[in-house]
Amino acid sequence: MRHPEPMSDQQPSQDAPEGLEPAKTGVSSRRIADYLRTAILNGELAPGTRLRQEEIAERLGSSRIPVREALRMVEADGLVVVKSYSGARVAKLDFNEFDTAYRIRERIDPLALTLSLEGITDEDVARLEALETEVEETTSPDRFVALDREFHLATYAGCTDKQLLETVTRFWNTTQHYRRAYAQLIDDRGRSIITYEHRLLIDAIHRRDPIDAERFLSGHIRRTRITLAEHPELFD
Amino acid sequence: MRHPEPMSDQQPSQDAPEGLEPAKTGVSSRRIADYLRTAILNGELAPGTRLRQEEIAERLGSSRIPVREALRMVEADGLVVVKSYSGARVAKLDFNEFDTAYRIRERIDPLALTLSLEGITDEDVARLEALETEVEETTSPDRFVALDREFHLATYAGCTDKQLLETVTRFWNTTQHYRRAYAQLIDDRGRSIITYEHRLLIDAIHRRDPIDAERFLSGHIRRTRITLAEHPELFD
DNA sequence: GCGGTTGCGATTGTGTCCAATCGCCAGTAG
DNA sequence: CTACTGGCGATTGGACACAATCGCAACCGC
Repeated sequence: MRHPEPMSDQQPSQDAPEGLEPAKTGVSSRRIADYLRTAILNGELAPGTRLRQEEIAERLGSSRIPVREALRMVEADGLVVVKSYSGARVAKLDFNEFDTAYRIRERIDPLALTLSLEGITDEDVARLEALETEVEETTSPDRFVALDREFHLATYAGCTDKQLLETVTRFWNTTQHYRRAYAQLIDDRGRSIITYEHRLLIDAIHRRDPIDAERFLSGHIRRTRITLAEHPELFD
Repeated sequence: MRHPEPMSDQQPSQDAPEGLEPAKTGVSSRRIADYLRTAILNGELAPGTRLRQEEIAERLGSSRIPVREALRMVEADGLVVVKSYSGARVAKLDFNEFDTAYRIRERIDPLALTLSLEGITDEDVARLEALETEVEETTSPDRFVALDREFHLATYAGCTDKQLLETVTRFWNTTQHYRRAYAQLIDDRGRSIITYEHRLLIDAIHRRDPIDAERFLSGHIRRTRITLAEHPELFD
């Protein structure tokens, strides 16, 4: 597994020596959907931004037909809202939706983790430790958010079920905006708490202990939900 | 809530006096997607069936463009698999995917139920009892599957979160095929067990007891998973 | 007889053009 | 001044035509 790489089933990128990042060949609609997902996730396209078909088409050098299909796909991911004859906008969860999304994550992320434990390798665990070190050392909020995401997705490296990974990723994605916003105002105390939670999680994974792993993960998600809820200014 | 009515956000059907069944006006791609979902869910389109764009377009009186968008949407629902330049087929879960889908349901359906309890009305509970009576009385396997689905979705009537309902419905939908197949060979003993489980579930809902409601629901889903797994011939 | 190859038909992917709808602003009446 | 209404520009939805790709079968050589 590599960098951000949105989600959804990206093409195996066929015979290209090694896949660059987003499948650059193959069918444009998937490529365009990947482009939109990436742009939304890293904040280039803020919630509420209007997405004009022609503008996207021109930027990616295609016609509007693949763009429309891509918008349907990203809409199904919950990242975009499309309204008939009116246009597409980058989606934004309100507070209640955010709260429920996190409660969903509290239930399914631990399942993905338990299933992952059955297939996870020592190399995967070593990578987790390396990633966590990076998470702890970075000082850039945006980089912190990206690394944190990469760390958690890496804990699921041993999970082979695509539906589950897609679902987990989906709710990770739709809540990304709030994590990024919160990362801007987190203090050292908050960072320390995350460090402890992550380290305990890694230890449970290292011991292949699904009970502790689920406990620490659901606790981590729940505490994050509660912490974010203490900042109502994020949900204007 | 009415009959099958696939899932996903159907249009409010605008100014049409009352929505017939699937939004017949508005944008064709949604209408076509609804048509495909319905046809797949009630078994008219069996898993593995090839879906030719032109054929669907002709049947629904449109061109291939809305059909293509509809296929992308239904693909995102997990009901169809699209392959570049090769075509779309009705999806079929293998055994492992089925097993994981049910384990996901064991975790998130109870959440939907707990949230539903906060908003459910006495009329909703009365409707549950009426539906359950129908479930118990029907002798047609296909009608049993449809009513069972309607019953369970009705237990979520008090849940207002769209993401959660869509996710719950998604995994209900992708596993529908196996429930229908199993319904053909269930015996009286199996039917009785389901009756007891449903009645206990209704009682917990009636008492607005989230602990018992979650317990009975997750137990019901788990037992169903185990029972279906005892019929490997369904997963050829 | 069999494996590989090549060409053709069928089907999907995409660009272009036109129709349908929406939002907004000017204009008008009260 | 405000609320309504009509029309215009911008944008999306859809049909058609053409290009790209795939699957399959016939053919060829061994």
